Amino acid sequence: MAHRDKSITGIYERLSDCYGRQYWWPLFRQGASVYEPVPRPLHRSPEHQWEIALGALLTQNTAWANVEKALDNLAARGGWDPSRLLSLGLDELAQEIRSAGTHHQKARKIKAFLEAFPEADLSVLKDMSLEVARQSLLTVWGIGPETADSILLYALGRPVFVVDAYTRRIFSRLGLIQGGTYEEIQARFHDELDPEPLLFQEYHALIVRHAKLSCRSKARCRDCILAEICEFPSFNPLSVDQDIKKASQI
DNA sequence: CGCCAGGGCCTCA
DNA sequence: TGAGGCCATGGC
Repeated sequence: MAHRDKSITGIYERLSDCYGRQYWWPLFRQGASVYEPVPRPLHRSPEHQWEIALGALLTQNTAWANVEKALDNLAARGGWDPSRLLSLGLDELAQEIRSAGTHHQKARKIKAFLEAFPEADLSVLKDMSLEVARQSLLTVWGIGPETADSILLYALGRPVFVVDAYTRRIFSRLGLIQGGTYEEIQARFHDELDPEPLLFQEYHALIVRHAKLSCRSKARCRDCILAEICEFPSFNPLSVDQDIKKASQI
């Protein structure tokens, strides 16, 4: 009966039961992202914190595979130590992360981050309230709500729910939201879930997983594990999915 | 080919 | 304060 529970908690349980643990945030090791519980405690080392923040900036509106290429290229050229990246010119840095897309902007964002947090040291945020820490991140050029929350949740283990385009797509198709600002949607999750960082981390990762597998831009409703509670588009498990419907219109 | 990808900034009503 | 344009590479 859990798979018919159309609540935020019920949907988490369904996703979690079907997909299992996701082990986010992926760390980049030896040319590949690692989705395994390598020492991956809630409290990350400063190096991991920086890697997560860097990844969060690079992955803005970008497929993770392209971020991997950028990280791989950085690694091949001497790594992504804050000191090295700061020593590069803006255009030089942009070229090294070119494969991540919007690379001139992202180079500027990386520099802005390192100027706001010298040595990528985020420990100054540790003693701040969640709201104040979030605000100080949002002050930095290039850090918006999702990037700020990703850093807070995955690098610092703070209980903030990350809302991304996938969250909007999945939950609007389910019929649980319709529009709304970032903070409004986030509040829905904060209201219903216990503020557990590991829960928030897994939930967001599961949303990304589900959006990539089934709830794509062109929805693949055939094998969707949320089909029985979804309203997209007037969906029921026996109806054809979007691809077939489109093909039969010709 | 066109669309899309783990957004955010800037501009203009 | 909200919608729309812009950034831009790489995979499908």
